[in-house]
Amino acid sequence: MREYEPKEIEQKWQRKWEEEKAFEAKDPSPFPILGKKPKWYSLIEFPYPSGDGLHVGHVRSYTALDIVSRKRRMQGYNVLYPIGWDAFGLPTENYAIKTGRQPAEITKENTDNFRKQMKSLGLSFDWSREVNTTDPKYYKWTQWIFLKFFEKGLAYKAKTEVNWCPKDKIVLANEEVVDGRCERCGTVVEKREKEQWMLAITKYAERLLKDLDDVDYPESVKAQQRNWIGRSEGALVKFDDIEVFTTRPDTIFGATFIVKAGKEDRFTGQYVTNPATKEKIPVWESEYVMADYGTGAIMGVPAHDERDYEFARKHVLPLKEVIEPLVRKIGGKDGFRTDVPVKERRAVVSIIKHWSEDKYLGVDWGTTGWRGFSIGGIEEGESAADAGLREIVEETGYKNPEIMKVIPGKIHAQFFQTEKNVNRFAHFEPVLYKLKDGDMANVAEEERKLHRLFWLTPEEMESFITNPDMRLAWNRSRGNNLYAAAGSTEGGKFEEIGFLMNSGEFDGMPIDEARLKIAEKFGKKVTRYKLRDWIFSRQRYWGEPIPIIHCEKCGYVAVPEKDLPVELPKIDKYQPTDTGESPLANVEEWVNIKCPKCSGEAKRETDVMPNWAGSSWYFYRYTDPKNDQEFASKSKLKHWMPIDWYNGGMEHTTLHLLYSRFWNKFLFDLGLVPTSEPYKKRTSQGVILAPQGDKMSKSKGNVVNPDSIIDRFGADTLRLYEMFMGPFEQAIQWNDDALVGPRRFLERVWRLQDKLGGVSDEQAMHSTIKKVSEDIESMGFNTAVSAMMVWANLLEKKEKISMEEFQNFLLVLSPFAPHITEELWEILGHRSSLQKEIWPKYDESKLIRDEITVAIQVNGKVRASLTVPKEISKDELEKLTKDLPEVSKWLENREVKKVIIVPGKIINFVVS
RNA sequence: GCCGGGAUGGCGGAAUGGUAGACGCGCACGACUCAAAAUCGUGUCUCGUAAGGGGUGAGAGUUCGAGUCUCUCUCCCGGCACCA
Repeated sequence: MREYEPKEIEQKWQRKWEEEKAFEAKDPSPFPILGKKPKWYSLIEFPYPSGDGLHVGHVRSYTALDIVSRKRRMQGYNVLYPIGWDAFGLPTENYAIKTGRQPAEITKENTDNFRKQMKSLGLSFDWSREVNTTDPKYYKWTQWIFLKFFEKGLAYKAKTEVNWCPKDKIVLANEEVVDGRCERCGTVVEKREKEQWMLAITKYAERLLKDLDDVDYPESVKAQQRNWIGRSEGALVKFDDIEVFTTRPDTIFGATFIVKAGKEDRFTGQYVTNPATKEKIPVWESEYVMADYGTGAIMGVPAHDERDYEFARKHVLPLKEVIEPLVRKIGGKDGFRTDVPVKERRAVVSIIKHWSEDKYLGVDWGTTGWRGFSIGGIEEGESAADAGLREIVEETGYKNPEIMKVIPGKIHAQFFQTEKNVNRFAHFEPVLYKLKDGDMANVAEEERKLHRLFWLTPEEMESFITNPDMRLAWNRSRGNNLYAAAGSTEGGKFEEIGFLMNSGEFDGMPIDEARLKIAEKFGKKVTRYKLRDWIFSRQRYWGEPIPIIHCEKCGYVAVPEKDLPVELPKIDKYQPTDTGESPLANVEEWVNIKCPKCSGEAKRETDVMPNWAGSSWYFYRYTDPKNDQEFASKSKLKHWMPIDWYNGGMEHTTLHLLYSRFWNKFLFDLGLVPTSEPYKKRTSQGVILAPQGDKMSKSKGNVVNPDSIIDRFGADTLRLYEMFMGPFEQAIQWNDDALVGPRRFLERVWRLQDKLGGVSDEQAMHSTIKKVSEDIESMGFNTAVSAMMVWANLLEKKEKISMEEFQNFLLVLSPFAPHITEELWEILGHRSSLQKEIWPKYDESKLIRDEITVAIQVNGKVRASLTVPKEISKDELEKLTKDLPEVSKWLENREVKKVIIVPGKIINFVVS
């Protein structure tokens, strides 16, 4: 056996794969034949080819989907796993300015370097489909799609603010502004108005939001996009000449003032009429109202909005409660049901203060899982306070309570009462009592079992209470009257809703119903979004020219399709101009042009597109990268789309990921792409942090270069390490010392070639195949590697291993460590590549050992373990284990009440 | 403040409600070696000589049994943020 030399092996196989075009995807044949392979499209975010080269973070993402792609090929799929370059952007432009070189030339160097690095990792990309956003043949189609937006009225010009550096006299991109200052010179950035191209993404807000329900994205990604789109349903209501936007029209009777956006808190002197109450209410100005959201004015409802509450307190404005809270339990054994009759009942919540200390009586209802206060039904004709006096003695035994305060306002609760099998609709009235002394009467045994009593300080009470209705009662008893009945907040398993009060004809109406009715009566229903239209202009050089011509007579005219692409002219100075125009504005022979409509004098648009443009559609181009008639042919798109699995960074969630969903929907509406969502499944790798736990950055000098790791340990080790280092979706610190683990593992695998000639350990083999197969699907790469390590350790301990074991081992390891496995496969005498083999199958029936080890517990504590045949009966197992000395000593003189057996795992003796 | 995700040995982490700490790093001891490296073996949560006890951020609860489920709280990471 020769030594394991990763460098030599890896170069050999990388060369072979290239020669054999091993990873090229097969396009659909116009003549479908029997046995056609199903398609699989894996995608990683194509990189920005910076001068710094590949980052270990790229390796994490690319290796993960490389593993998935390699496994899919072995499972018989026709796999598309493409790669390309998102090469327009600032760093290259800035580098070009600094060095006086052509951005295109720099891009070429950087992509060459990235390509070399990627190949040295053994990534199974289809290199024949490489795309580059800066290639005119590519950006012709970016421009073409822009013109479609223009044609449909979704690309338009509008005045917006841009970041202006007064020292450098240039427009800055958002990413060049750090803490409000110019990244380069540190000057405070100013805002300037400028006409810019916009894309109307807001037209798609609703669909971008709704369709999130149908895609397989991490919850965090969906949540972030929903949050970013920021839909809120509400109403526009006019208070005389002032229109406000509110999501809570149901609280309009509680609106006691109006606030308009202003610089500081100020009463305007004006009064307007509340359309619901017909009362005159004051108009104020304050900073807490934003000018650019809603109508720039709000109605102040201090009883049900925290900010309004604070504002009212500060300026002594009246507060009026208009909602009675209702708490509804959803789900769980006591959740309010739809199929059971509802029984209403008045009830008192008794908040009982200690006779001498500042403590209150907490009640724990054992089986119901509730903790709060003593409660009791109110009989007909009885007052809440009197009912409480009666119940306190019955429930708690304390004989001498006295009424301190009847707390105004009802609290409603809906839940299912399990013991009575009814839906309870309770109307609670809180009353505060104080005990005169600690004298107690006898409490029936039954009652005492139902509730346990605790004397608690106010702080302890806060964490003691479980139910929101009790909490509301408690808060009110403490003088906290604010109740923002957040209509649809589903915190945990309680829904907080409510009924209207002090609201005239609407009294008693549930808030969700009142919301609609009141909106209709006093205003109109509207939906608002936080999402803004996309500013699509950059006053820069290194981007796609916007294919528009300005003609004084004809206005904005699209460049005719036959004249696309509008190529970037080669120029010497990329420095942005001091007028805030793009550097292209200086290239007169390029700018001046005849109007395509009237042939009069006209000028080209000199702004370019943002670097998010090219990446918004690149995944279509991969399906048909050389097409010069269309951005991609319909038949190829139909074959390959949607993308089955897209992995990329969390930082793109509200940018690239949202933008590309938007473009996809737009193109879908035009019938140009086949699916309304581009990505079936999206996952995100966690970031790799520097060894000290901070972010890797060039300025900190803590960037780990994959080349040096490959040089020291080999690509297989690097791949394996990055997959093994921790959960894939979690941020993790790089640790140089830990690399030897995966390397030792590969050495161990290498040495197994000398052990052939034994028989298989079937249980170990089948369970590892199962584990690895499943973990790859769920991105549990770390546990997949761990399972293979366990298996390798086991095989190494054996005198001889079987050919079947070793080959299956190489097959499941191959997606992770493709080079060493190919080499060993060849050493075994195979002529064709291992990646043409079939992914191994496992046999469920072989997963259980003949003998199983059972843990023996007494009252849940492990006292012994015993290895028994797998077919053992429950009775036999009980007999066998009972008599073990380690067990019998715990059973002596005790009655075995119950025996719990979980087959193959544990036996638990429950004793008195 | 709101939304999402976390908290387990010296470290990275593992664990369908069923023997907590798999696997890897590190460390200790041993073997091989003139020696070192590499490799292999043994050990490695904690208190205790042992029997046994304690232990997964804190506190409570459900359960025969809780790292895992429920509630309350603390802290950490990511995103949004006077969004009415």
